[in-house]
Amino acid sequence: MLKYSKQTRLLLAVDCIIFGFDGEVLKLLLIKRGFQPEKGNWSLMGGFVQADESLDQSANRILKQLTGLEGVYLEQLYTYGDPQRDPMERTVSVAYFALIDIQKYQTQISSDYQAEWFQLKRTPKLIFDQQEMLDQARKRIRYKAAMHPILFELLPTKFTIPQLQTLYECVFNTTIDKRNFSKRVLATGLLIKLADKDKAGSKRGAYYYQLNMQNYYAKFQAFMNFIPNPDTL
Amino acid sequence: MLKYSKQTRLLLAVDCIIFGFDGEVLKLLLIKRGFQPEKGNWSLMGGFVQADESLDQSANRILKQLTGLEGVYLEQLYTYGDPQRDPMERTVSVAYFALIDIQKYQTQISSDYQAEWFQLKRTPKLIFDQQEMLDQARKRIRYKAAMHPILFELLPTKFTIPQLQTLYECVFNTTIDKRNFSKRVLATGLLIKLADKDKAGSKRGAYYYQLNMQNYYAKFQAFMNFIPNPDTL
DNA sequence: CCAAAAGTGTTCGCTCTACACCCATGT
DNA sequence: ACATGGGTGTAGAGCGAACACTTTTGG
Repeated sequence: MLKYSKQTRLLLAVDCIIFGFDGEVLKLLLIKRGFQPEKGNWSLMGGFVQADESLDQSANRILKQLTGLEGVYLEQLYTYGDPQRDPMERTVSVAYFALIDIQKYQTQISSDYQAEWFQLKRTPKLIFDQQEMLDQARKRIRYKAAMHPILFELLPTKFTIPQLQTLYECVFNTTIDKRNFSKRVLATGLLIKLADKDKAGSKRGAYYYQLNMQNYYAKFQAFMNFIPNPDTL
Repeated sequence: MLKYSKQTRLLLAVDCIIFGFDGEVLKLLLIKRGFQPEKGNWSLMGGFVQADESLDQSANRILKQLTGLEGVYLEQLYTYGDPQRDPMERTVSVAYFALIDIQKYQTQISSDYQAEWFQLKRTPKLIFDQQEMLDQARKRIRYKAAMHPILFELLPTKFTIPQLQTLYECVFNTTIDKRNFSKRVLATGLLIKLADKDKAGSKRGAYYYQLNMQNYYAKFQAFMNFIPNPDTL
């Protein structure tokens, strides 16, 4: 087979920015890097793209290696290609972010990597340009969550409205009036009220809800305030 | 220097989706591909990332090669890495989209590439996965233009409100009431009314406006309808 | 019985939308 | 004089924001 001769070939990596929510604060899953350079320092989970896999496959493989999870919400964020970003050898990195239900995270698998959850407000120094990746991931999540219901990916199947509100307050670093909040989320038609309650957070207990998946997929694309009647492409 | 041995290295390309607006319709700048495979077929302008350049530098270089323009609005869109996307050899491509003032496009430079502007509604078949890139670029532009004033990048320094409205109508494929439109854009405080008029479009003539750059940069980040008082990160 | 969190409705202001007429001028 | 596109104001509806009290129950 003919090739594109004389062109530079380079290393391509995937790094995963893995977010979780424990009911109180947003968290980030980091590992201790196992090889040089920066061996032993806190890092995003990553790996090199293999010859026969797509970028999405690569990201899913890397995520599963660390967490044991499949079918997770995973979205390509941005590609970082500064020639100096890795001092060892030029490596271009495609960053993905993942939103996972922290309760599903399987500890035993991660022990290989000495992984730990960090509060987003107390993350350690990261290697290379990974702090930039993290900042951009947070921006993207806000941007997207402002119009699309992605934050449900961080919650268990059954969740309460106060939990959901805390999550939004974390992500946007603000406080929201609970009456307005519950009106709004209920008005979307995305939630189904269940019969039982979560008694962990209070004596009275808060009703559990789950997603109405039909409406969820149907409304996922609904945004566009500025322009009346656009076609959706 | 130590290296990451045993890892696959691969080709990395940048492809540019170049949009322009002629006052009537949105257009896309394509070239005739100059080498195999798919030689002679319509393609986005692209090139390989060189050993010593960042991705942004690469995209700017490629855009300048074709159009002669620098300082253009250029944004990384997405990275495409299916192992089969280029039949010759595995090539991962980082797509960028550009918004240019079509009047500034310099014909003589592009003659090397047999470039042509196509109406967005009448684009030819594109090579590889470039149709997907184009579709995604259009989506991104809508998404972003719904909240950020990026479409001004497609207009000359001096433009009229009817021109601006036509542009929005093209991008969102809809029609907008002109009274409401002009109220809205004027309310942003982004426009400065000039003394002279454009007499090309009508006998009466339409006032020229230009961007108020202070307000432009200040308001560029203003969106976020869903959440009150977020901090902007 | 008291503390702590859950749940719920109304009012007000503002923004978005719908809608129609006059203006300027080149032919 | 008329045809063409430019420019402007208002009224009504719907949405988002502010705001306080009652309920439940474990301790």
